[in-house]
Amino acid sequence: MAEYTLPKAYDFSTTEQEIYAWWEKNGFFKPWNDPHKPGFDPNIKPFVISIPPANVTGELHLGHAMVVSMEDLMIRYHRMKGIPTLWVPGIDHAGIATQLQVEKALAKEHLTREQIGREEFLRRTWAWKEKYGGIITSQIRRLGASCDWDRERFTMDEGLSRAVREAFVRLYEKGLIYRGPRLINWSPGLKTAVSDLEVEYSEEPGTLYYFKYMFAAGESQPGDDLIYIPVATTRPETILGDTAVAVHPDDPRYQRYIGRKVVVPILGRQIPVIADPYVDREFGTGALKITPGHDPNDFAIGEKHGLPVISVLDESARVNENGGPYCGLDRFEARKNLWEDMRRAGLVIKEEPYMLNVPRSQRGGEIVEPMISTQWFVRIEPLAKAALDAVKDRRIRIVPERFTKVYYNWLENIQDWCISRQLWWGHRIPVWHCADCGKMTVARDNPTHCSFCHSPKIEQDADVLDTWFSSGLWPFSTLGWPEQTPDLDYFYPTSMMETGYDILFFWVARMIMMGLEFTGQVPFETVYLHGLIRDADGRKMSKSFGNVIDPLVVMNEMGTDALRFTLLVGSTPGNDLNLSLKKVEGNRNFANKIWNAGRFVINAIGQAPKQPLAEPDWTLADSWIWARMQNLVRDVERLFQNYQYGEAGRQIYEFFWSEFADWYIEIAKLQLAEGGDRAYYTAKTLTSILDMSLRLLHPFTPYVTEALWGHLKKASQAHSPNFSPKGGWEEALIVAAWPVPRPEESWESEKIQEFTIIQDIVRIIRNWRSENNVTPGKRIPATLVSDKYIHTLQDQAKAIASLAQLDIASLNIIESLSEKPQGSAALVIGHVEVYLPLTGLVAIDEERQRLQKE
RNA sequence: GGGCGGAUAGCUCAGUUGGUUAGAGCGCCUCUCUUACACAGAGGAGGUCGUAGGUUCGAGUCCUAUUCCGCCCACCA
Repeated sequence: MAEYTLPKAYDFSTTEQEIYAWWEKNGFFKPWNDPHKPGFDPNIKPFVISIPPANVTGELHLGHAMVVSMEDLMIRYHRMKGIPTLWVPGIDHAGIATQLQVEKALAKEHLTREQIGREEFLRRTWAWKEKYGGIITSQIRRLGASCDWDRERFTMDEGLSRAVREAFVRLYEKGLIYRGPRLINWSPGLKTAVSDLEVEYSEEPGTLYYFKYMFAAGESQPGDDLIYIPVATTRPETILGDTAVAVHPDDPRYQRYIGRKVVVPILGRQIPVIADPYVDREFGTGALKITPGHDPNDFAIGEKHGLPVISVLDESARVNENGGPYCGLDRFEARKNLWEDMRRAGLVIKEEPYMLNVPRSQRGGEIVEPMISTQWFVRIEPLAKAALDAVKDRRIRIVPERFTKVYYNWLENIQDWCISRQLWWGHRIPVWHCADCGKMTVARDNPTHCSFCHSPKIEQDADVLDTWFSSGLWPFSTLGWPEQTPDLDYFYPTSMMETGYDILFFWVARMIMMGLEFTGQVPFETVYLHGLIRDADGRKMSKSFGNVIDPLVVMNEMGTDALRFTLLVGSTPGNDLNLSLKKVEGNRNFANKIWNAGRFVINAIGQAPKQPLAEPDWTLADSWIWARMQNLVRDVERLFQNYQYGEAGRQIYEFFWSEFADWYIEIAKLQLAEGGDRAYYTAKTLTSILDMSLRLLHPFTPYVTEALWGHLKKASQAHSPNFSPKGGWEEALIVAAWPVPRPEESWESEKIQEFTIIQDIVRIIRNWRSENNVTPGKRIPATLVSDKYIHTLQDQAKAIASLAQLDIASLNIIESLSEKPQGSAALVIGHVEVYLPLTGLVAIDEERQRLQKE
């Protein structure tokens, strides 16, 4: 009677919760070398990750699941290696996503943010955030995230606000932040400026409009061929803001008209014809209308030629007072009306279908309008230079390597960063405008009066900062910066930044710039970029397409381990992962396999003798599985060092299932049945191989391994102290020692080779049986002939017989054969010949019938 | 326009210092409910590793060219 039995099916749903609570209760998530604790040793290098802020939409998506799984894998691995780890969770940050959600809720009540006021809006956002922030936290926990939750920091709390202000003020004082009217990307839907990165371009069919820029009265000269300059545009409404028409200085068609005046259609303003080499003579009509107020290139040309800048759109992208008769119209309506009016005035030449590259807001999806607006900017060149150097001189390593090129390219061509947003949810810009003297007071603490004229009539700038401004401070703000805290001292710079490659610029580059600027150190040593998760057919997951896989549903149905293993093993660095439920199902089966193999081992321990009588007499199978395990430990270690986490997981899977479970356990059954020392040492081998396998698997599938390991430990302790690993059983698998790779010993490859012979023989016999339709249960006689492996074969007779279903009583193993046996099938595998009798095995009649059917 | 990635079994993908007969999962076919597991076990079919050259004793792996697909950056009206 076994002393210890486990339920047949692994019940992950309750086990996961219990295990997680137990880890947390026992403080396993806390770094063992902590500057806040006695006995702290500052010389031990910790492994640190700050977990990226999850957004607050209330939905855990696969992107989060990926990040959390990957980071948790790294954390668990280092923790088991005895390296103090810190994983600082952050829950969310200010951002458009949150604000959009709240505004959506408002819209349902037919309210706008203006109607309820800033204070009420923020109150609602906080309430909303608290509600969903908590949900996200619990979901991240379910993924097994072994964070030090006590260090959890919310970005909108006092601590981060301080960090943000400190950062802003320092940059301002250094002259790296400036404010001014510039041409920026304006999102009319969100009514805010957005950065270059937040604009996405999509190819859409549109129209190229050709029209006439008539020369002003009295501008014509003798010899003129033209009475107008033909111009093409894709956005006719911007005609209202034109301040010049540009042609190429060497263009013979237009050369003589440079400097003349032309008339803006409908509005009647007179604007000059200018020459600029920027104009492409081949494109369109070879003449370009210049709208400095609504086009970045035109803006540059306008600056060069000292042209006035006319803005014709308001914050909702409606035409403003500069648009004359079109004032108040939506931009697209204005386009239509203006074009019709121009047609009536005889100014239209033609329309042509044209493929446009339309700039759209990443968040709202509406067309972004380049507009002149007063915004705050970060002068980026010095920051970018430092960030570039940090990667170039390898203080920061990007994995996979190829993204360094992308990183360089972006930083080398970077434009100043527009950091102000006309949103309400975010960190307010710490600048106060004085109503009396008009000067700006920039302060870390809320001032009561203007620092220039001491007037109390000051008002804080209405804008908030770009989400990524505060996110860029993440690696150090979570550790207490700007205070020089013990945490910051010890845990910064962090070791690893793990994230999707899609936010390399948004976030990673900004963290590097900010980290170098404010701490003088790189914020992390390694950037590991994982791929994006797509559906089974490689399509982007989108709600409208309906191919979104909800990680919560998957976890409920298949268990967290299955999901995690799928994400971790399915991904190679930087490459996208096509996720299908079939894959998760396969890994659910693997978790079940682990559980059941564990049940077998635990049962075996209970049945084995408690003491050995003599020195160990290892069988070939024992030595083989041990050698294979040593090999695996070496390979896994090497792969982890090279960030090949997926391949490492695959190899452990392979080992566990097709070597340990399929071969060793099958042979172990025989060895256990022998009883005595054989059974004792077999149970011991089973225990240590399972123990080590669970250790290796733990970072991938934390729950099932921890649960099973706990049972293994108990069963082993209950039975005999002899079954404990060297150094005894640790308190928990999560803090158990990672298997140490040992140098290869010469016997290892020998035993592996020998065992491979056995496997080959068994396989070739099974194959033959299957092909000849020998009843599976039927034990058949056999003759094995081998000079080279005679001893191995004799030793392994029982195992071979059992695995290949041979009749042990009529199994002949001999060195050589003078004469081939009559009526036998001869199989050759390597240096071994196998003879199987043909007579009486194959059911000849049945076989004939079967063949006839076919 | 610039850059990057992919192209390997019906499908989704591994395969990192070039090395024996190219792997896995799923799917398919044949058997088996053998006391860890049918979320399983045994066996099988299925690939000239996109194409064309080259380097090498040896190339899925390195080099050159090329086709197709995808992505990123830039943004010529």
